[in-house]
Amino acid sequence: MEDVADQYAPEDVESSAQAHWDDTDAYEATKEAHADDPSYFFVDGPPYTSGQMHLGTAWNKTLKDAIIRRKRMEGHHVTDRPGYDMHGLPIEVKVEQELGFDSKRDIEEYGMEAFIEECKEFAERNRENMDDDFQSIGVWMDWDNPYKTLSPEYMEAGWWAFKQVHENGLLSQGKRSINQCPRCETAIADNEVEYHEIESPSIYVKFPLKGKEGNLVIWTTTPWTIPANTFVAVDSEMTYLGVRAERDGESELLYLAEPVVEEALKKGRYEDYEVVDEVSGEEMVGWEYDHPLADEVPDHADFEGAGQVYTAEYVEADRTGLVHSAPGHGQEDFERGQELGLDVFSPVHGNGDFAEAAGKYEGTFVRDANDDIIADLDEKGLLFASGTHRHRYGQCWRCDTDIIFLATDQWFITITDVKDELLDNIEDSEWHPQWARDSRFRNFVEDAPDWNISRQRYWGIPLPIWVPEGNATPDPEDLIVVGTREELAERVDQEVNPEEVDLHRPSVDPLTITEDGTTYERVPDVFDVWIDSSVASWGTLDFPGNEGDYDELWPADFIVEAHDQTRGWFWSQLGMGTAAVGEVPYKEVLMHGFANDKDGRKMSKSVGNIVTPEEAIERAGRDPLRAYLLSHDQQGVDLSFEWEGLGEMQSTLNILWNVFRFPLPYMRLDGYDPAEANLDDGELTVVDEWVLSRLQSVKSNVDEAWSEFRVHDALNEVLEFVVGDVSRFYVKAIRERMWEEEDSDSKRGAYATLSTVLLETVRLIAPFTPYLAEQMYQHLDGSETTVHMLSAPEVDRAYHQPKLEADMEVLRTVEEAAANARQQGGRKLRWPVQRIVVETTDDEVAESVRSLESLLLERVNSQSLEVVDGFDELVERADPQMSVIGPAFGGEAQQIMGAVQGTSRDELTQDGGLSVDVDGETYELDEEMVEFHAEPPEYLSGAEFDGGTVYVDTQLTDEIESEGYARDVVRRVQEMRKQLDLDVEERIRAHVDVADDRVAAFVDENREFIAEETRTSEFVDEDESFDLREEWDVEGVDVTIGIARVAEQSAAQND
RNA sequence: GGGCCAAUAGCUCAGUUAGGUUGAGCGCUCGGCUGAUAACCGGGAGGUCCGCGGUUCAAAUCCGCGUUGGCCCA
Repeated sequence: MEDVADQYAPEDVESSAQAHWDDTDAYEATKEAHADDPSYFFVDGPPYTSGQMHLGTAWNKTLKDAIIRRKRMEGHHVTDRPGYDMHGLPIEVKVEQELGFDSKRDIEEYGMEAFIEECKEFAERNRENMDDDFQSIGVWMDWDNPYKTLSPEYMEAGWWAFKQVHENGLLSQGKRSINQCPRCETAIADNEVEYHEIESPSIYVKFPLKGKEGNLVIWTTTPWTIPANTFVAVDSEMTYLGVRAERDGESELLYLAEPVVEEALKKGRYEDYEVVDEVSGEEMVGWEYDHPLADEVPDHADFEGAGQVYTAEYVEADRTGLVHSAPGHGQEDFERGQELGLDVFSPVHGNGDFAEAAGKYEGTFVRDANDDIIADLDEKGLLFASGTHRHRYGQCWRCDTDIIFLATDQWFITITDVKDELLDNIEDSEWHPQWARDSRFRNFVEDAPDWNISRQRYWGIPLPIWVPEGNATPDPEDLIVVGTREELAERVDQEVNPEEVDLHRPSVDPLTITEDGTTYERVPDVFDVWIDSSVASWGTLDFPGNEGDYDELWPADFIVEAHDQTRGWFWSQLGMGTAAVGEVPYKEVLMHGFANDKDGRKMSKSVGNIVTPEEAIERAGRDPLRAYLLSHDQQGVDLSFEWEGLGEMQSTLNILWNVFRFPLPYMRLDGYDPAEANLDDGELTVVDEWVLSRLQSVKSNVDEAWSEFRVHDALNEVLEFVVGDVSRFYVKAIRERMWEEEDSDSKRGAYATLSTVLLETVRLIAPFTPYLAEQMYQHLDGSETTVHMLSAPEVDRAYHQPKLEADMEVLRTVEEAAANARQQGGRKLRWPVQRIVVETTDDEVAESVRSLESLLLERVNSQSLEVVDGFDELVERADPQMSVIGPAFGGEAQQIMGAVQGTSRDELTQDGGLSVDVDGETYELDEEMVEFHAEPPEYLSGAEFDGGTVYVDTQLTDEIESEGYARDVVRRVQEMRKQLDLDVEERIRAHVDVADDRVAAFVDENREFIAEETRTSEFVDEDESFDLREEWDVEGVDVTIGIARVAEQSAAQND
């Protein structure tokens, strides 16, 4: 084992640990070690292969890695197959950009097969990058065998599930109003729509009533939907007014909602109006009107029921209070239209161009036709008002094209039919934090609409649906859903090898099935990519191809993702699990947050506030980055990344490193092997017992934190123990025992204790900082291949002493107060004090202090301890009460006050009463003229602590001065030895000259002590040959010190 | 527009479950310690507990209304 570096250098530690893992196949050994343990089925939420690891995915995988490592240490055979989400529109769009494509036509011309091959290569390329990225932060998962959503086995898992859905009667087809991306020419799901601010036309249009005088006035921001107008909606309970309004000398009858009449007429620049009619919305139902573009769009909706007024719930007293409704171009309109039994008229192609049925506008892109439509309406005198309106509008999440609403034929999983079951199944999983499940997730599921799972695209799992030739919209029982590759091979008319078939388009497109005289052809759509990941819980296990693991393991014990996945993967799995097999596919969920910038703002390219994991690793290291990410709340809360915090974590780990390397040189000199540490060998002092007890408490707290997935609490518990207890207190307490040259029970006790603490701490921290833990373990023990194959350290009740921990807690606060008092009394720790006095009325505090007396004396460097409940050496000093003295003494009051202030009670007391002398005159004082407070006399310095007050007696004695000066000289010599970079054992000649005779005498009587402490062979006279000579100021006295190496000795030391 | 979450020292966060004088680490500053030493320890300064209103003897904490940020939905 190589030497341990003086400084914690993460890069060195990490490359060394990585090399060790590579050399020893440590990952495989770890899995092997837990192969027979009870299984723990973890499922990796597959990241999308669109790019590389960012800070958020680094956090996600680090958290997963820590949990997997810990679960193994707790004795589980953990499923650790990583996954990748590799299909879908995002990749298609990226590839289209690479190839310079603008539309689907470009793809068709290029050739679907070639295009799909490009998508596959793109996804694989990214996956390989991400493989490397994740491994670079120490994520131990089965990288040789990730599940990939594009593999035939995985795609089959999707088919299988979909077949179950169909068999459960939850597959339906039909026209629905969907969000269409006109560039991608496909439907996209609601959650694929992103919103941004745009400026749209804002027009008010008159719809002339038929068979009745007057006009309905509607408002819209999408003029292009007017060709498809089918009905006008009103609020049944609202009052509508017929007003005769005047403009430019002409008058006309307009119908508007009562609350908005004024505002609307103003928009239309009407000068005056008169109310001539008043009706309720209900009464308007059935009114008929002429389609405003009847001439331009001859094929407009004029079927039974079209062109009439109906009520609808989506109407508000806004703008005009009448809503132009086109079921072909809007979700609410569509739903209301269905209720009313109206046909759907949607004269627009998937690419956003008007179709033939749009008459005059055929071939124009819908939004480009807005101006023409407005002009046509104006020309016909139907334009009531026109302007623009800023509002939020949806765009495609991938290509940022503004969406349009279309009613098209799509395939759905009708999860609204099993809403109750979905809500019930939510209860079957436990979430951390729980509010995420009971509030956010439940709300989402309650509102979830049917799941549109068809996409008119290429790169995805093809829909395994076959419909009768020439009947694109059959009843559900007349279609065929294929569940496996084998079933496909059996049923299709063509020759297919189930082992070799690529389920992707276009190879499955031409396959047909002929049964009972009917030939079926495949629906050309592919699945919504959310279907892919929704089946991960069995796709991970290669089910249905491999049934054994599924039977044994499913459902997943545990999943971990960020909070955006409530509507994503947490949901899609619940939806698919419930629809396909009636169960939620996971038992426990940990939901973490997002990594934002230091101001809590989203990291984004445009803002330029992105921090990459690579940069963080370069500046701080892998373990510090991991620990930094994991030290913050892992349950639902976002992280504000800032460099200072990362630096702090590195410092904290450096303390751990220092604690670890501190005993090694001593142990080595003594030939002590920390791996063989035995607490029964040697003598355990009270600090040993204490730190061992603390260790038990820490393990217990860590166990509890892990059991609730309070991952950050588990980590912080360990770090606080290392910094607060081991470094700050224990190491300081045992240093002198380590320095003992001879073998002793005391030293062996300290070795055994520290070794135990270190080895168990290493195991506690291993899941968080795997590299550092490995390096430390290999130095301290190394008997197993890797620290990560060990078990988590267990609490040993025999070493748990809560009472001792409580006592020590008291001692530490007393010690702190004593240090404070020393500072105020100007007495540094190197100089002993005669006594400290602990004043407390709390019996438990008193007992704790007494029980640890010798340790306390040692730590505060005091010769004795007194514990009292009231300290009689305090002096009561007077505070004059001017509100009483003033009225009583008038002109003399100021002088009397001055004389009283700060005087002791003894000095003021005469003949049993209070009085004070001012200029020879005695004034009698009443009790209420003076209040007293207790103060320590000058030779005492006090400081309060929680539970009492500590007084330090700072009076000097010759003995104290003698020791104080001697230790000051020792300290200076040590400092000089260090400047010369002398070896610990190296001997010196020294000269000490003290300018003050009295102090010189103190130093002289301690020559032997000084020589021993500083490895001084002999004291010599002033000499020219010193290696170093320095002038020091020790408590105001000039001290000249010279030291020189002893040549022969240092030579002997070097062999 | 709606749901959920967050806001406490210059920075990062505890404390909110169950109301009772707001704490820690880092940073700053002054001091101490000194064979872990580019480490470590103590003191000090530093707070409108996001704002306003309410409940209460008492609110960082409970309730209401806002502001800002995050995620999600429309």
